[in-house]
Amino acid sequence: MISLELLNRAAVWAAELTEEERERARKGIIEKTYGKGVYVCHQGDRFNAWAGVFTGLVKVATVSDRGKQVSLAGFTNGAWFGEGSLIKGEMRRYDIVALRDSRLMLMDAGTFAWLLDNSVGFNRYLVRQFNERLGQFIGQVENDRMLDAAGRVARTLGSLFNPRTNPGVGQQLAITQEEVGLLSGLSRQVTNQSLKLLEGRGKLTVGRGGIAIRDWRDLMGSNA
DNA sequence: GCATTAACAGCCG
DNA sequence: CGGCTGTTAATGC
Repeated sequence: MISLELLNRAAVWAAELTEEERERARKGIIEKTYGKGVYVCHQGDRFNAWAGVFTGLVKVATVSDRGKQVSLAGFTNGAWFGEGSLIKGEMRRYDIVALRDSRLMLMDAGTFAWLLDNSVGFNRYLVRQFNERLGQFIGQVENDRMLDAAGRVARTLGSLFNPRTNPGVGQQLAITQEEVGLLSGLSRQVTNQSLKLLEGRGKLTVGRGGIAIRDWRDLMGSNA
């Protein structure tokens, strides 16, 4: 169980719930800290929780058939994820790894199901979330087929800095260039070159172990 | 051409 | 020292 104050800070959707629903939600959530590099859950686990990032950065990843690391998505401050497996009652299809020290909120499956059945506000939030994700998914396909390396890196960062899916993200994020590469589907070297290029265009600033952006929409290209 | 892997030196905490 | 970064060389589609 977490405090009402923490719930309000960690979950934008809390504001859309009734007082009773909020109370129910906070009782069904625990806070857990994960160190850098620690697995939150492994592929094939029955991880019975809906998760929110309070602070930190986690990625959804898997290993290709030839043993290569592939990162699929990153989540940072304010992002809630994992409803897919929860709704379908499936085992986790991917690994979830903390890329740096992260404080997560874990809502148990029973509470999630209750909110889904009883809270209009909660459902509104989920629909918006699905809609946003679908847009990003379609953008990813375009990403793979049409964009050059710098475009892909820009898109990847645009998604990471998207305040609609990561409401607590700021203008700066602690992430290594190697991880940006893994998320972009590019090697570290090309990622480095692309970041320099984007920096030259004034779209972002690269620092050691972190990247600062000016406007996430600017990174997403035409359809944000 | 453009991206990948390998390798290495420099830098910073 | 160990992890991250910036660069270059060799190789591949």
